[in-house]
Amino acid sequence: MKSAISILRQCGIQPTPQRIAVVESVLISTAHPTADEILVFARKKCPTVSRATVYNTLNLLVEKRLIGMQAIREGAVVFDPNIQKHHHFIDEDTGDIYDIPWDQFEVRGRKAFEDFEILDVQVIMRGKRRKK
Amino acid sequence: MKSAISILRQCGIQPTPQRIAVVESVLISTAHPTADEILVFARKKCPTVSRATVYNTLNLLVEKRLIGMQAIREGAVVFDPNIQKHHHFIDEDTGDIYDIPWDQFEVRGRKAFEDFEILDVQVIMRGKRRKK
DNA sequence: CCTTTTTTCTTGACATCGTCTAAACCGATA
DNA sequence: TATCGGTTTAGACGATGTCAAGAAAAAAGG
Ligand SMILES: [Mn+2]
Ligand SMILES: [Mn+2]
Ligand SMILES: [Zn+2]
Ligand SMILES: [Zn+2]
Repeated sequence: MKSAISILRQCGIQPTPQRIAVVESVLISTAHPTADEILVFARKKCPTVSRATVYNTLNLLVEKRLIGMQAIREGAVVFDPNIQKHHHFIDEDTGDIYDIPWDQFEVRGRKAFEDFEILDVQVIMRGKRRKK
Repeated sequence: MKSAISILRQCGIQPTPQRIAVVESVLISTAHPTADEILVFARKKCPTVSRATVYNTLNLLVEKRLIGMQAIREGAVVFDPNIQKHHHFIDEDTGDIYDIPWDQFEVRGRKAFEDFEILDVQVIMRGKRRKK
């Protein structure tokens, strides 16, 4: 795992304590945290970091394609440290979002899309996680 | 097209001028309106209808499965008069959402889902509408 | 070092979304 | 008219996300 500092430098973003805290918070996550969850986590490393700085940094990281942003849940966008193509399953009871590997589905278009230029595709599933 | 009054009665919802205005506004739409867009439209038929009543009525209609609710866009949930299974294309420039017929895609799972009970599936595409 | 300039950060204000509550309203009934 | 249940309304509220204006920090230059 590369360090947060080197990741930021590599993208031409100046590393600061606040940005490092945000990067570490979002990249370490294996879930799909909201901005507010990242704020709480980042404050453990850098207690003074503000809401606006968290949003600014997350938007920067999305622009540089270091993380993804998914608008697939009510209420708040979530950020996604997994930038590989993949699908999502959303637990309607808990709101938890699970990554589904890309090759778990075969998605075949039966007709060509003439009017739309598709930049991103994913399968979204909603349901309940089975109690085990 | 059945009348709004009979649709409401059939679901055991008491028809009122406000509810009729909301039902007509959302069912006539061919797009994916937000609650606020429905509010503006409903006020043309019933100028005093309030925000709360629009939300209440829309939530009732979703409960009764007369319309769908899609959380696939940033900022606000959209409501969907099309309750058949279908996919969606989202224009990243305009925010417009287009219905894609269900049989336009073949979605095949390559492995069984053991841990998840899938209640809803759809393909979500994002991109740009081609200028014609 | 000291000063100036540029970049970054924080704060607080602001707009929007969606829910909730308490009071007003309204039609039916006695 | 008085009452009663269901409905609507306005406003308050909390959460999300953006923005502008300074404060702070870093860089540049002497
Ligand atoms: Mn954004
Ligand atoms: Mn709802
Ligand atoms: Zn993901
Ligand atoms: Zn639709």
